[in-house]
Amino acid sequence: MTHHRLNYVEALHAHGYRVTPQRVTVLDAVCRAGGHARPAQILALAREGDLHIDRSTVYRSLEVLVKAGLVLTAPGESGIDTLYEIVQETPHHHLRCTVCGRETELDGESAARLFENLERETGYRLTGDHLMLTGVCPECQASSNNQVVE
Amino acid sequence: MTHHRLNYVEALHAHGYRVTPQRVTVLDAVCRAGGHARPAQILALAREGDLHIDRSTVYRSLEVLVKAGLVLTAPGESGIDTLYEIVQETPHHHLRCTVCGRETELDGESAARLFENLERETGYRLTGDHLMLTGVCPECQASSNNQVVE
DNA sequence: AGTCTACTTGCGACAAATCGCAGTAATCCC
DNA sequence: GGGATTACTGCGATTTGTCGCAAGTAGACT
Ligand SMILES: [Mn+2]
Ligand SMILES: [Mn+2]
Ligand SMILES: [Zn+2]
Ligand SMILES: [Zn+2]
Repeated sequence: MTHHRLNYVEALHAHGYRVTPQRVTVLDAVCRAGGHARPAQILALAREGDLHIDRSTVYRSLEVLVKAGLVLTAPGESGIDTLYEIVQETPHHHLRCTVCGRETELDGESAARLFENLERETGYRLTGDHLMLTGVCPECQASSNNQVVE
Repeated sequence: MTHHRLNYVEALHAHGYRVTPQRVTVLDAVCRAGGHARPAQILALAREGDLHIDRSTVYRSLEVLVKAGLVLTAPGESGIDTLYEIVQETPHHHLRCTVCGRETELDGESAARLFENLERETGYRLTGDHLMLTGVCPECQASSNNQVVE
């Protein structure tokens, strides 16, 4: 999905933010980055569109775009860096295998049931719809069974 | 739980890491920090124990301690900073209210049941046991119902 | 179109985090 | 205990991220 398909003008205004060329540039950069992208990559892509955009502007734009619900964040592999991603048409989550690093997408539908139960138990209305779950994928489970005797 | 109750020597060795005074100092700092702590706080606490410990050593130690399973990470409120926490006796998760900022703990036991479905569906064995879920707490839902007509 | 106002940008300075490397020390094996 | 091996630390240099402020401009109103 490109950002042309989402009404970013409305989204920004709805949150009291102004629509500036820089913010559009950054939104475009996040789009073009494809999946989960690091700030460095976004900065580089943003400068393809605007040669002189400042680094602090990129960071501040990301913050605004996240608050406006146009961009999602996810923790990187190390757990210490943040990845950015353009919001999808439908919510999704991720499963990351801690052994091989492979990632699987999990559609919002199958997670929805999990959330319902959680909501019943806790009374919270859950809104965070971009989880990064970690575990061991089927393949890695199989290969570790061959090597490790438990 | 203090780190004295967890066998950090074994945990480090099991992962091929050496036990150094600096790592013990950092582990101790994470312990004494109590809940979720920022790197700056951990650095400060670490320097109470070791006046000359270097900043880079603290960061590298945290990385090692996380990999050894002795320390957990969680995304901070902004979604861009990382918080550290000593591993608990029993796994737990967090629910953060995006309105009032209040946080609730969710014990791992009740969450694990909910993950079972997901494990069945995906084949993954889910091991990541320190999620930060976001939503709106019951209190904030109630007060928003009084103010906003839907 | 022109004016006003508040939000936003770019800049410079600063702080936080990362990296390579040379010296140091934890572990292993005798 | 003593010596060899190799991971680890501290340091300096660099990169990445943050902040305050003056200049610029988006949006509102006329
Ligand atoms: Mn994603
Ligand atoms: Mn926690
Ligand atoms: Zn795997
Ligand atoms: Zn609340």
